[in-house]
Amino acid sequence: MTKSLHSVSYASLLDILVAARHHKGLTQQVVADKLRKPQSYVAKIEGGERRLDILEFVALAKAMDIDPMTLFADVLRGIKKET
Amino acid sequence: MTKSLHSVSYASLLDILVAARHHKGLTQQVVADKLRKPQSYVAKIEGGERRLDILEFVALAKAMDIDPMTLFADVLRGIKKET
DNA sequence: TTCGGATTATCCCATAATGGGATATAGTTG
DNA sequence: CAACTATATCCCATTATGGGATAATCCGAA
Repeated sequence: MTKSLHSVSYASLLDILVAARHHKGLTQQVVADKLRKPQSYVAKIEGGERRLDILEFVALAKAMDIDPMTLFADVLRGIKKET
Repeated sequence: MTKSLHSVSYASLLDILVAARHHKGLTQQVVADKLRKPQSYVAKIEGGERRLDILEFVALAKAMDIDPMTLFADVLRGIKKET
């Protein structure tokens, strides 16, 4: 684990993303396929190895069959709790 | 204008960010100051020269005194219209 | 129109982030 | 342990970013 997150909030964001995927019972591979990206793409995002921009966030939510707005709300709640 | 946007949706996102700032009557410098970043940081974001991750998006919204959720909703509407 | 200040866009380029196939690890199940 | 399945890492050529300096635009006043 050589990787360090950008911030506490960022860690919270990642936790939420992973939890959401697990909640849906999806694997990184399945999500990656929907996004037409390699599994390492999802792994890196969830591991804080790669950042997500807004549109990618929306795409990721959709790939997980989650409403972007709902996921964003979760993220906001998460980062408020931390920090 | 050597720069090309990543996608149509991205252009829409940028339009929304700029419009929001103008609506609030703020300059890039003022927003940048609140974020403790140079003016070029904001200029690059708005020019599609630099991408915004989720947390930066939230920070930017707050710097413009806009509710992140509201701004995100605007973005979602914007990218649906396009594409 | 022209001038000058305010605002925004570009330059430069060393440094850091990313893409993605291959491979190593960790986790599960029998 | 064996055999899978799922996730994390490697590697490293490409591409993106940081930010001070400077150029280019905008815009209202005279």
